[in-house]
Amino acid sequence: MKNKKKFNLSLLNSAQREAVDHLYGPVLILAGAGTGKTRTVISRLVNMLRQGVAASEILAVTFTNKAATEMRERIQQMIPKDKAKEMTVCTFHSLCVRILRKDIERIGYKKNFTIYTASDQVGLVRKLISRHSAKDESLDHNLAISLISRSKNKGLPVSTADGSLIGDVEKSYNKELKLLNAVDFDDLLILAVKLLKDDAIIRNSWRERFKYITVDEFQDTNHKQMELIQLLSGSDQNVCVVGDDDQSIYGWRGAEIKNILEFEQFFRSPKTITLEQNYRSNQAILHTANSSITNNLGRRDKSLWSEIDSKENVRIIAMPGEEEESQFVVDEILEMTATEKRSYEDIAVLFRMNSLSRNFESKLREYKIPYKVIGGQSFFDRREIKDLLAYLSYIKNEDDDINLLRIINNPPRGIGASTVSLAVDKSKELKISLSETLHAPEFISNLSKKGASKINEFIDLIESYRSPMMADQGSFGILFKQLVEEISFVDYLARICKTDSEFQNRRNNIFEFIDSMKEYEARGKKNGLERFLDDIALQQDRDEEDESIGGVSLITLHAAKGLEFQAVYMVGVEEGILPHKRSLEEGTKEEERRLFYVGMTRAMERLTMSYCVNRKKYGEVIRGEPSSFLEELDPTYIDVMSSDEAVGAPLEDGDAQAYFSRMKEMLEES
DNA sequence: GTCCGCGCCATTTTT
DNA sequence: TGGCGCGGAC
Repeated sequence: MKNKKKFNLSLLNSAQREAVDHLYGPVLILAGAGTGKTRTVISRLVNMLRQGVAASEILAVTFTNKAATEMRERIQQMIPKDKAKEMTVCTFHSLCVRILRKDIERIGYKKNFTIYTASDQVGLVRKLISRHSAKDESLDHNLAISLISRSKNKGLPVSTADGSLIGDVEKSYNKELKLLNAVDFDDLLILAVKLLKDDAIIRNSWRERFKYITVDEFQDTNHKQMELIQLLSGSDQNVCVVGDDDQSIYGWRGAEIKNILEFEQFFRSPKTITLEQNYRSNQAILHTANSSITNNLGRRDKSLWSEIDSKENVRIIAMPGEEEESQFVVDEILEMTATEKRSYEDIAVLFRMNSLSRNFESKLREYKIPYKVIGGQSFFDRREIKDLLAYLSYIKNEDDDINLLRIINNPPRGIGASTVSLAVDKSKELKISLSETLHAPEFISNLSKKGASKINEFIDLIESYRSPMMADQGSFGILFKQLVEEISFVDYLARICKTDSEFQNRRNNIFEFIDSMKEYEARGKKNGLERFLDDIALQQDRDEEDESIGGVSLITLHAAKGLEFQAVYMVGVEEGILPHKRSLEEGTKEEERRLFYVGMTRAMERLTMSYCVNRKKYGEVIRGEPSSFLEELDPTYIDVMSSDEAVGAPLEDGDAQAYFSRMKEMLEES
């Protein structure tokens, strides 16, 4: 056997080991920040195999593709690859896609359904809002989407008032999706749950398949995800959930912290194991973070501890303004990398809002320090890619009128707006899809000879690619490349791009996209095109380069969960920003405190928090107050200082200061 | 269509 | 301050 890491239980502490050994029945592993959660989960999965569980009976569910990939890779390091491959390690959504692709017909959808992404959703909802709204009415599409989503998940309509705009939009949104043979992200879960609930045979076959279920980041599960887990776990209830209620920061997206707080309500007499030894942060950081999170009332009791000595205290620094704040951080980065042999990758700047990153980006650029912004525009949201994806989606799912509309005259092929709206009207009249309408004699006969021939050319174009691409024979990547050439898409781009560099850029994106198709099919899966499209929809892929390129990380507190850095700068720790003003109005201060806690616990060796006394907001200077969270902290391992003091002070300086008075003083001085 | 300019608004965003 | 959506003009 080549170089597999040894499966070695002695590397685990006693709580971790207990978790690894406890394989049967419901288990809740409360894994505090930095307590070796992933390692414990992996060891537990490997232990199952050693105990004779078949790999194919194991399901491990995560939230992100990244987490799933990481878990898969780490498992492969410990056990033979072919065996590891039999394990199902995937996200909630891809699990649901699998379930639905198999049996969705049972609940009245077609098998080749399309997955609508967030941006597809926006397109549809905006269309519906403009269709339904009267002249003086308006509705923010983002608001509409979140209301619709919330109500879908609850199973109740948004509005009880008949004829309200949001009610109309909601109704037609759901109706339209179904007609388009499309499902959104919420539907994936809702429909999978429905399917398993309604059909005992299907339910049992999945229960039979997955006898051991592990769920990662359990604090982030919503109601439907909990239901799904319950449905999948048969009478054995071999369900292991792993999470940390103190890091539940997605309540605003529907995560139910009560799934973890009241786990006993959902699964009978579970075994609860708490991992409390932290291997990441030093004592100063951990003690300080603990002193914050204990202010939360709704949490499971736990107290993390660390054996790692601290060389320095946590610093809280009052900055006169944003300029000084970013200057200070950049100066320290320069110093740290020069004198302490830290590299840029070891350092992160954390903030509550993306808008706070701007100062740091420009300052870092100014000093030519490499940096990466984590979480950005998705590759697949770029227009040229969306256009090409629309072709693929329509080729795969002919009911997808939205994507048909997107491509029917794009690039322009003489099918003008009037022809299209004629088709749309006719399709409503005949109650058939737009695609069918294009073939319908009732429609064609109304067109001019030229118009009719353009439509027929378009139909022929799509059909000539549809059958070979769907037949899964030959390369859909090569076929698609032909299609892109046939419609002269690149020439079209050249025409619409304003600058040459824009054109180069977009053209490269297209080539990259086609290459990724070829790469995908080189991995040789069945139903290649369909799975390719599923994967894209489920992978709001960040620029992958972000991961590999080095540099200081600029990152929101939300996106920082799960990461760690030697030195962390939490900036803009001001009342109104963290906790955010909106959250105070909405009564979700505890979630903000968890966010604050997540931020602090990212730091391994050095934690610096700063706030600005003066901050520019919407163009004018506003006075900033330190966050009330700072006042809650235990001062034992904290140095409070002004930016001037911080510049001169050796970093390991550390008398406990008269904390509150000091903080006040600082405010008055500036 | 598409381009420009005005006015409005302002967290977080795993799939 | 800056980004975006909408509406009027071409």
